Amino acid sequence: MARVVGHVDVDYFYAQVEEVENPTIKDRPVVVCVFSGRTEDSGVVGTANYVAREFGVKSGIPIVVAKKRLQGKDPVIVRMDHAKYEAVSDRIMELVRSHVDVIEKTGIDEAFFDLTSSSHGDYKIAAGIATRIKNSILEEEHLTCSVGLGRSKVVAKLASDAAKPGGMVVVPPETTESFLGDLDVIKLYGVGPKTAEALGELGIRTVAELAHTEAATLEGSFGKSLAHYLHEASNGLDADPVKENEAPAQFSRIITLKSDTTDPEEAMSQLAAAEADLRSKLASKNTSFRTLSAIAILTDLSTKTRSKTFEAPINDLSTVRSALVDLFSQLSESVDREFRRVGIRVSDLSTDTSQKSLAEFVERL
DNA sequence: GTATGCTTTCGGC
DNA sequence: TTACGGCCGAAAGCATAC
Repeated sequence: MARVVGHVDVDYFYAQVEEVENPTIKDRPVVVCVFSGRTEDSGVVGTANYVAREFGVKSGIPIVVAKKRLQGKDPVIVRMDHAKYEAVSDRIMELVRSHVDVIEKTGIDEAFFDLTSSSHGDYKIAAGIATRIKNSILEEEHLTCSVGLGRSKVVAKLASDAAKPGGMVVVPPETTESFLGDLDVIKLYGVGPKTAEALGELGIRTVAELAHTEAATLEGSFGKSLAHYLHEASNGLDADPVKENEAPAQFSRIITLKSDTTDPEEAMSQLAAAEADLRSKLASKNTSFRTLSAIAILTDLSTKTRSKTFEAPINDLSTVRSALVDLFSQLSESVDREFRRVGIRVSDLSTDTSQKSLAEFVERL
């Protein structure tokens, strides 16, 4: 049976949620901002609606730049409310789930889903189900989204991209080759800048050129497993299944300093609240970790990290504090610029299995 | 040589 | 002219193991 994978992506998510909450703003430029608190307008744009995008306002640009570009355009500047968007996201994912067998959330506003068995491999039936998913998100949440269908995750994701904004692109197996053909290899999931450059040295720039290259030819440059993947993915045959999400692999907290510094103790003191927040998140999930990282973003916005992996899982406050001071000291010695932002990351997570109470023990059965 | 695991950096949202 | 978040997983680089 032909495989059918879908990808759904809500259009300009944060800004569209704000429009739904207040429909009177939807013909004006809407800009959802992450304010860092360092100065009145320091921070960046989280996302903007298409009206704002007409003026060059998009994710990642500084708020002051966005305001300048929208001077006299009657913009709506909104503070990002992550908890609000998370709640909408949860409801959307449940809606999608109600139409499909397997769903894999890959971001706050996007997910893969599998329609192979429910459509019996028929792309017309699959398109009908996908349309119902789109319609139910519109009816229940008043949000538009873009949907792509294809025979693999790589194809489905590229199809939903091509469907933006608000459309649906169906790429059945027989049109996969022409759909992928002209795309640059960098668009393929799993191909980063280095891999793209190495492919370029072999004269391979488009997905079609990659698709027509035998895996054996790629092995010399990429090793057996990446070579095999590149060959499959470029033919729309990457086998990676849509799978239900597992627990997150890492947690982090990062803050912008009130003023730049290289002092590890100063970094630590400004991080206190973030550290406490991370600790409470870990506690609420009964989670410990083996790897602790200190993150520093320097004045030129480059990122430096140092990490330490423990023999056994830890979560003990004083162990963490002293290790962090160590790591930030290493960082400040290794760079010649000041820190602008600092953060903490924990990874290599494990769930604590010590039994807390009889009730909880019974609960786990 | 290829796989595996750890650390650091990159890049998408 | 410059301007500049917070979080995650993927990618890349390197060392070691087989």
